[in-house]
Amino acid sequence: MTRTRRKARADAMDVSEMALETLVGYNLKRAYVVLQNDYRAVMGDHGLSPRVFSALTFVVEMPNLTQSDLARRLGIERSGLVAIVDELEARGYLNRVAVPQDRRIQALAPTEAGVQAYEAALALINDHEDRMLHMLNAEEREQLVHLLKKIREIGE
Amino acid sequence: MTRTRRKARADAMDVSEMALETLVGYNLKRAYVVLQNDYRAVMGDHGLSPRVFSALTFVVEMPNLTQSDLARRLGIERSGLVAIVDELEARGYLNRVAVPQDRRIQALAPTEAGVQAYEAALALINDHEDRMLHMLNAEEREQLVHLLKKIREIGE
DNA sequence: CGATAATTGTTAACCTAGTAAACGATCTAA
DNA sequence: TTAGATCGTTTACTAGGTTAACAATTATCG
Repeated sequence: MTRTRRKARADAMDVSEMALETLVGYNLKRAYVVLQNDYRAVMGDHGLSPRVFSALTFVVEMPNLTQSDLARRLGIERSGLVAIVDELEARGYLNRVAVPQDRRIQALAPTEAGVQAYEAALALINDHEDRMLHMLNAEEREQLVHLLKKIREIGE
Repeated sequence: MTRTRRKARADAMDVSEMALETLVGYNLKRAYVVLQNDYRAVMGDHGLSPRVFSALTFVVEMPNLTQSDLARRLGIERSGLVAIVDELEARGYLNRVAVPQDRRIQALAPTEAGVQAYEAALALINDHEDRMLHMLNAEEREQLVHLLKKIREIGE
């Protein structure tokens, strides 16, 4: 049993002493929101959203994935991926190409514009993270990513 | 400039080498989703959602906050808090009490049921985190929370 | 004092990012 | 060949927010 710290007296507790502040989930959410707000500001109104960028990454780095594959890798449902692929296709960053061996699937092939957009976005995002995370040295940043990956692994 | 690693050859790259995997934002989101899914499973359909629980924490630990205060502390808009407070009031966990000195505001006072629900939920959540984060030792978990708090601080 | 500005809680309309269920088309296995 | 699984898709829904406007009230300042 982790401590459930009794209420001090009648009134106001110090924020830093609240059990809430020691919860990983709460801190994870709050930290994510901070990063995401800056992301939106940096990428602008017509920039790639985080989920569209990560989809584009897979399409560029692992060409010819199917949508089902991609959805699995992103950890979302097939149905939810449709809109993301629609957007990437509308932007001209990929093509759904027919696969003769299996007429159910369509391979996701990046276009040259897609590759360029990916590289440009990645540069912006790296800058954004470098700027936002300046208070973490290289070792801390690596440690943070390492710990987060460990949590991700639970979800297979 | 952080490395933008050139595409290897024509085809599939190893997942662990993708720049995406080194991004804090991406790992933050994925780790959050893993934790949140278990949270929902543990708390069940009629349990307190994360945001309602954190609101209840403040109401219990710092009685008589106003809604504006609470919204600021949670990092959300006043308008978004209304539904949360409505739910806590409907559950009988708090009362909106009139403040004679300022008739615009209503102080948020926890009920006895609210305090008990808070403590019960906290116990469940602590169990959930202990179980989910068993692969992190005490030091790693503390380090993780510490790093996340540093990121939170950027957003003032 | 009185006018103007700011704050509070609230509603309404909207947005993003997902899920679950069903579907026809297609492929696989018994 | 038939039964079952898989693929991409649509539709309806949910959670968790935002922005803009509003009446009521309080604060500020000439």
